[in-house]
Amino acid sequence: MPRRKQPTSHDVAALAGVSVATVSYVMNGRTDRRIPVETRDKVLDAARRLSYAPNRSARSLRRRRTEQVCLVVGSIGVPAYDQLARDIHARADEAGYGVVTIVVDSRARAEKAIDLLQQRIADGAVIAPDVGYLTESDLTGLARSGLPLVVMSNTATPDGFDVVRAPETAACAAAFDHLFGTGRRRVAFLSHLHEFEAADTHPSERLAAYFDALERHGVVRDDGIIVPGANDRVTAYQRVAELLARPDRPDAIFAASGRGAISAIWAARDAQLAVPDDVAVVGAGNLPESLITRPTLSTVGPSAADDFTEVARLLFERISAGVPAEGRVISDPWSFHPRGST
Amino acid sequence: MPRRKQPTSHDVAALAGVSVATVSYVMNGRTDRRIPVETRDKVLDAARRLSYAPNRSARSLRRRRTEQVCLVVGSIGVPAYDQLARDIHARADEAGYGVVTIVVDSRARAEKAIDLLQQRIADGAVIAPDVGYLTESDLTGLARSGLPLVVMSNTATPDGFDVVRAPETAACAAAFDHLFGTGRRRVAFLSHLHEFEAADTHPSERLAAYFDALERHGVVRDDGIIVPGANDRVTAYQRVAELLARPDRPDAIFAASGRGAISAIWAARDAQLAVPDDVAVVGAGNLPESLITRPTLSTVGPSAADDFTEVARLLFERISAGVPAEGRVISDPWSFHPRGST
DNA sequence: CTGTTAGCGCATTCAT
DNA sequence: ATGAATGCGCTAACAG
Repeated sequence: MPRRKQPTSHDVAALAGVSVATVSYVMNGRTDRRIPVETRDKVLDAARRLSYAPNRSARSLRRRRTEQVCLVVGSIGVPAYDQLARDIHARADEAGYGVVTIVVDSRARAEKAIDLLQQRIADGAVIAPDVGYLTESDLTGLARSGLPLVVMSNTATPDGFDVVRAPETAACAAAFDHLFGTGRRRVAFLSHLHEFEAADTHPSERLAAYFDALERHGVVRDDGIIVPGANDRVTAYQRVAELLARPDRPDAIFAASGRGAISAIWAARDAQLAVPDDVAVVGAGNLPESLITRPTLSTVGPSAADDFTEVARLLFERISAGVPAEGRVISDPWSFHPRGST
Repeated sequence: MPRRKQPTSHDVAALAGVSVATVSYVMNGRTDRRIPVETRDKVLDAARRLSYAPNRSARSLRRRRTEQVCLVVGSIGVPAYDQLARDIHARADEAGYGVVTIVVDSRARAEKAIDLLQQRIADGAVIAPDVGYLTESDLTGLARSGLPLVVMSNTATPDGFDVVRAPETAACAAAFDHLFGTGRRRVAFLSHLHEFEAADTHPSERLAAYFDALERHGVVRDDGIIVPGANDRVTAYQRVAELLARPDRPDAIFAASGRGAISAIWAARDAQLAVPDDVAVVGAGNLPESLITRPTLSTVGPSAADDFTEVARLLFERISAGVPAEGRVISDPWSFHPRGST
């Protein structure tokens, strides 16, 4: 495939009448090498005329770094991931780094992702999906190979990589206690799909807190009101509408996502049910929208608005440190934010 | 910075007692080279024991391709971009390609993006942001340098790259005609921020259609009801709430985004206004949510649900073609979908 | 069937 | 102040 040949530093050197070394020095604007303005201009001019751009692969090979970071997420279109992506992009931009995104939503893709990281597609990575596709040994393996890594997980133990936690259990427990404590008896759980499928084998933190609370309050579990649908707004709306249309409709709904909870509020209102009088709603996460719904949405979530600048900072710190620091762990526990919907 | 040295093909070759060439052939599973199972296993075993992974930069340099594609978007968290990203990721996955995302929301970042593409950070790119940061000459420049390119734009002319269009004007005109035709007189325009700022210099297609319709129906433009806020749900809600609280409140709202329109419906309902009787709402785009609001949301948008698989297909076709085909243009004009909110 | 070798394009010594 | 030479790690001709 005869793609038009890109100009190389040789071409520039030839056109400028200097050596490739000089071209390299000029292009990298190195100050430790005194280069007369005249030569510099000759080079820059030649580069411009050829519209020369140094080849990234060659540079990476030589410099032994790619100047890219990798962001591994579980899916596209999740508000929290979006914020993470924004914060990583911002930090990467400052550092002159690019961001390559990998979506891991199956074991196969997880293996592919690990392989790519092993191949040093990036100088460091943030691993966000907290579903089981990436095992702890995958992570330690990567870290041992010298890749700077920041992992967002409530279960992983730092081992050559940093861990950022957001423990949910206490906040969820508080939310459920509040619901049961104020007399709710049929609390439905609107779950993510993967969460639903693994409900009995590896229950998520939220789901485990739910089961715990049921026991604590002597309420018998009814699998009929544990429904998947939190992944997207439309499905959530439909599932909740169905739940609320039943004769034995729930008197409260805990949604595993903020989007799900907001859909639940609409569904309730559209069904002429009062929130929270007829049905209470709690959502997990920290959507700004929580404050503009009627009533405002009670949530379990981080203490402040989503902010992953710290994650980005840790990553770039590790990258520039060069020498793998001890694994650190930072933790920002969730809390229960009671608002209008409970 | 003494990062642990990664094993190279030499190390594997040494351990397996073969040459680097054999290692390369085995690792790439090439069938044109008949390799006895025994040697193959020796190599694979050695590779596994060293946890060897071929270095990506070296391979890219040698093969003259990165096996990455670049997705350039205008921001993060826009539903249509999300769908685009999903479709590109899916196609890339099949082809064993990675996806690197670049966010271009300023001229500076646009220049950075062009530079990176010039440096052959990827084997091809999809350019999505239809705001002016990337000029047509930027694009032709890139294309001329041999980079396979698919551009989503209603204005760019294909010139070494493919163009995917989604003309909006007719659909918007139809929507406005419907509004004015059914007696609306104060039609507010909830715009994106950049759209608002460039309203008089480079009005967006939607805004231009709005101005046109005003003239056509003999309605005088009132800048007081052209407000930014379509970018996010919360701002949209607040702006619309403000609009509706005014004594001279609008009797219709055209939102430049689906999210904005949905917030508008809430805001209206929360203000005890009937949609569409007191205020009609139209949104631009194709959110699935349009069907679950009460009333359902009238929209201008693509004929079917967002689907960018065609964009992905064009890109990979161009990449594997090798030889730059004539620029093609495909077009999927928007239409007006009247539903409950008008 | 397998090894030797010559680059890919660049950054960096070491000479000059 | 500049150039020649070396090699980053890999793949693909070409030999054997």
